[in-house]
Amino acid sequence: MSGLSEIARAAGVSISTVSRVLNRRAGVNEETRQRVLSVLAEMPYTPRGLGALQRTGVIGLLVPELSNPVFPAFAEALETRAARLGYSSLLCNTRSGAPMGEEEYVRMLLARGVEGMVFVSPEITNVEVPLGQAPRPSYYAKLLADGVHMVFLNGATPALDVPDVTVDEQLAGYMATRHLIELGHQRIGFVSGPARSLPSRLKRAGWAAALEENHLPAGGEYVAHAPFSAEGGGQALAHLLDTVNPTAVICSSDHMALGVMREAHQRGISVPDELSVVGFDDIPLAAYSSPALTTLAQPIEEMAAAAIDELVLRLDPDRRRQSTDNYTRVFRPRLVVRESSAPPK
Amino acid sequence: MSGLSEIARAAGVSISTVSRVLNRRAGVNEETRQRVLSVLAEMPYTPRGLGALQRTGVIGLLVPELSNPVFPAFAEALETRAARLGYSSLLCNTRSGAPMGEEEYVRMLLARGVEGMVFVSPEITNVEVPLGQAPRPSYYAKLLADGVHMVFLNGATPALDVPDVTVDEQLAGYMATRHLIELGHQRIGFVSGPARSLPSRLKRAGWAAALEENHLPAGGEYVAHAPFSAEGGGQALAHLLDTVNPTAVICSSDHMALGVMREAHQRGISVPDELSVVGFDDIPLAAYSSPALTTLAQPIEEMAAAAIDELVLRLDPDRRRQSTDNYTRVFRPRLVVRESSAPPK
DNA sequence: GAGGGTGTTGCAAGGTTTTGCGATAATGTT
DNA sequence: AACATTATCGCAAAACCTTGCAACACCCTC
Repeated sequence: MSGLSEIARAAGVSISTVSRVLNRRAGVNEETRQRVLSVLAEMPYTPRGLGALQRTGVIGLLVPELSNPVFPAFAEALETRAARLGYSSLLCNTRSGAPMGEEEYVRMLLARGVEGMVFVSPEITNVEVPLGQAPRPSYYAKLLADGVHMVFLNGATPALDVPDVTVDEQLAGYMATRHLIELGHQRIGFVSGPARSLPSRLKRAGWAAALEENHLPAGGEYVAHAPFSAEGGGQALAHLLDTVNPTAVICSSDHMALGVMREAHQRGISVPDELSVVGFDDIPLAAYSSPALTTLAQPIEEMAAAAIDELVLRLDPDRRRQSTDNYTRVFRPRLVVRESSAPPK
Repeated sequence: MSGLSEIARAAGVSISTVSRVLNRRAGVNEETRQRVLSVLAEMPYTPRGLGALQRTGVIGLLVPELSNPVFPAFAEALETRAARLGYSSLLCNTRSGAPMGEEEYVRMLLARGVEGMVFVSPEITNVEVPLGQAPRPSYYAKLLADGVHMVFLNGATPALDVPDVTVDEQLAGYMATRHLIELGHQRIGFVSGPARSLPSRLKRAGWAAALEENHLPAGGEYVAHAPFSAEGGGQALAHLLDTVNPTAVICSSDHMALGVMREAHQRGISVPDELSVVGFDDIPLAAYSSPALTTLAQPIEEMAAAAIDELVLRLDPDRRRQSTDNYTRVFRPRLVVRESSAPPK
């Protein structure tokens, strides 16, 4: 919220230099540039000219990636709901390019005058921040303290006083595993996302609970971690087949499940006859794979609507919520049985 | 691209008044305010002298929808390339909500200080604007005249002097059909997008050329138009099966092709044994369907890079292209043979 | 070690936007 | 009807940002 001169003073340079840094002009030493940028991180630059920042009718949507089709699906649902309420949306892919992280995107959006933001599966769901990067527990808290309006979608965290809308991941893991147990499976693997992902941990807890209830093995050797991608799914399945040889697997996402099915297909393993596969998300294409994917559906439309409604409620000065305390809405996943799950041979 | 003074002149008020309207300050008559706002709608305000607004390092990406996975794929490729060149991206889904059209999104982006825009499959590719909406041939031309930097991706149009990067749609149609002819097919249908879509028309021309070269039927009864979606693909196939009963079809997009394969699956028609299917785009998931989809690949990464590079070239004041004339880059599609195409029985 | 080149930075001029203040018109009050 | 009050709007000064230019430092070459 500072003008150019204050930033210049804080960085110990002239106003011109700050201007040059902001405009990405040549002729600034890299070291100086970094110093200015770090000051900028502390006191965000807000040109006075952008007075039109108050009620712009624009909100920001932050998704971690676009390769996994759930995120475009969420984005479209969020945009549609927002448009109906008179807001237009700006979508940002926070892991698109290496250099810009979620935090920088947020700052950029704020400078562009968004009124509020929806974070879909935000950074914070990575429990352990990757090594080398400074953990910033205070990052969201700072935004919150600055009065930035935000809502988390599938980013529930008790550590932060942010309203959130989420599926019950643990229940999802439980229901998927339960479904396979009822079909008669006994060796049920978990094709999981990275270990640091909180949703994957929660699903694992549900998976383990269902297995233990039925005195079935739920050890770490039945869990294969891999990146969130189709390739990752394939790798994880390959690992499981080579070790514990499960008759069924649940996956962290439909996207990974597609990779699992492809790997099975390439190995000549028939799905669902020799291997049952259960995904998560119910992406629009899940019904179009063959065999059509059995999955746990997130109610994408309803969740998006709930997130947008809650955000808009906080934006509107008239009916603004007085208490900003712990608004949390948990949706139940829904089991959608298609063709990829069947009793074991 | 107008400064405060121009807007003031157009609205017949002083600069101060416009400033007050933009900053939502009190002391402006409602009637005057509306007049200024309506002028603002015609000539988007782009603060000139103002700080970080000239070189914001932000570009806008406009895609028509997110359901078809090509668009997220293009978006991600564009963002990645832009990020490497130091630009961050704002993504807009122009058909997300009913009320906002592409034009309004463009205005919004301009007001948010984007330096340039990439239009992916823009409105202009719809040759006949849907009834009821005013055709605006001058819309892009006006932007161009205002000096807005833009590049079309798969939106080639000779009517407009906009740089564009595109696949050769006609060649794609030709190559796909050629492939099926070489496999021995004789009744080859075309599951097409809406008739007003220029790319679909071009593909049809290529399809017809290949067929006529080989004295095979290329009449309108072999073409089924449907919306660009998986459902649309299914409907179009159903129509073709009930009429001309082709042994192979090419489709306007992989997304439609997935719908085609599902419809075939539901009717008990085996792909590729009884029906060969060729898609277009080579979306990342095309390799993950089963049978894996034979398709014509757009070189998504290269095209995105070319579009971004060309845009950035025009943005950079140092190496700005003097001539803005007809830059067009046409990419050859690449035939990717997978499992969904085979000789007819 | 001197000279020229290159890169970096602040200064000051120039252009743009904001805002205090006064002029004018509209409305209300006696 | 005359006066007071308020709302509206333009002028001009102040504040702010950009950019050409010059000063300074550093490095390489001869």
